[in-house]
Amino acid sequence: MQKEISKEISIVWFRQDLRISDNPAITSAAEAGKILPIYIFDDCAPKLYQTGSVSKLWLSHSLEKLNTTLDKKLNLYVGNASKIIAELIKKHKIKKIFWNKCYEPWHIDQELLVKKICDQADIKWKIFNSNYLWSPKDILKDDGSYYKVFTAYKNKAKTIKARACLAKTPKLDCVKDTANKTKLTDLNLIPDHPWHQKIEKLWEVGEDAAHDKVEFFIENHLSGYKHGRDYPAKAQTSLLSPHLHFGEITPAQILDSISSFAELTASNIDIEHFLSELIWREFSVYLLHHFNTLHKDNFNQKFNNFGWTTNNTTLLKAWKKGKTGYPFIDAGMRQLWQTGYMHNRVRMVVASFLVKNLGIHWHKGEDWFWDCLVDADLANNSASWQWVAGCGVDAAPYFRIFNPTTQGEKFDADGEYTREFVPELKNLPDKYLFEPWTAPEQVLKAAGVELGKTYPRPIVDLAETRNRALESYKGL
DNA sequence: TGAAATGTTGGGGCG
DNA sequence: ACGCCCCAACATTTC
Repeated sequence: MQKEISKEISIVWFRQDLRISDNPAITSAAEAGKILPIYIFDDCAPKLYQTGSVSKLWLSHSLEKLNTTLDKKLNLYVGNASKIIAELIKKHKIKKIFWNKCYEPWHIDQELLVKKICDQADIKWKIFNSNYLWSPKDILKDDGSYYKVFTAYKNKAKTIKARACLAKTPKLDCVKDTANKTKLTDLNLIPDHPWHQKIEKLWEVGEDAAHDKVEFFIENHLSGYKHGRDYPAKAQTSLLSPHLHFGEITPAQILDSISSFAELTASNIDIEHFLSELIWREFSVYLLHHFNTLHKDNFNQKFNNFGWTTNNTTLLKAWKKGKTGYPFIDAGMRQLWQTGYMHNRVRMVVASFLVKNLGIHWHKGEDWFWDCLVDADLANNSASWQWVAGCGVDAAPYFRIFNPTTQGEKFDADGEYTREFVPELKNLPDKYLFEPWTAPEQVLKAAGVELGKTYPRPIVDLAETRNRALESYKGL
């Protein structure tokens, strides 16, 4: 059989590393010569592992940007990764294959198969950790076991040299697999309904956008981050999570930008806190690595027979749609639905509400976030849901139950955030904004609010559900 | 990276 | 002036 591409080339297998800078797989492949850059969208994966709807949207745009960066040489495929790579090996004169490590169980399964195929065909493969500061296997307790307490993990991690970012982005000599006719649209990533247009307008996708965002964040929002990050109406969080998930930027690059920023005004407290948030991301993937069913199984097995419901569709639906009758919750859930994102503080509050007040299994929340978030990430999502539910690693104690009213009053005191996403309440005075059912009839009327019609009454009683949750906890 | 219940303290109204 | 009560405003404990 005639080889379609005559010169020896290396495959770079892109997955969640959709960038060319600080990409060791690319850099090593470039040193070896010509590159066949590939991305394989696996549409046969089990449902649990399939890319969420909003993530698909991001992925589509990110692949488009990457393709542009690669001078339109990105080769797209749909199907099973090992089969497709096996075919490529047969068809072309492939010398080596490079990729950056992913930690999702299905990615690991894929990697094993690909390694096997390469070994059989006598093709060298090389894998890099590039998407994280530390490799999960490098941070262990003295007895060889892994950390289950965040602070201990963080302290240990800080004693180990973090991955440094690559200084130079190589010149690339990419080749196109001309026999392959798969186009981006063949991946079917853009949903058929119109809600995605608002999301597309809100986000700049891709490697360049990620770097712009880092610069902007450092310049404008790093100073005061520790305090400001808790207020959803302030744009003080970095918004880097989707870029990090898709590997459009690496944490090493972010740290590099911070340390080399010329006029850094942020205090050490702010920088430390931001670093600590990045380390939470490291900790999540670390836990997934050491407990690879984190997305399915309660880390703390005591919770295996806990009485979470999985079939109350009425309550679940109200939560998903942002119609719980608790304005702060509803604002968060609608922000998620409309923008593909939810502020971190509000994520904790809505998650606590689902699991503790509504008594619904954290898997239901995990699934919804997975489908709706632009930054949906298996490790972060499962670790965080387990953390809130109380069954996770170093988890919030079960009795720590957020009160949506109090949280709203504390962190959205002037109601700016809540009014944006729950506009039917925007004319209510601050005093009643988070508890419209306590407002006198005439106040409601003046604000144009009709409970049960223009805005729902609370779907559950807070005190009652809280006490029920506490009772269940005692049973553990 | 809570909230509610309970306990303590101290200032002011008042008999 | 004094003791008593009330009740914020904190502080501590409990879930």
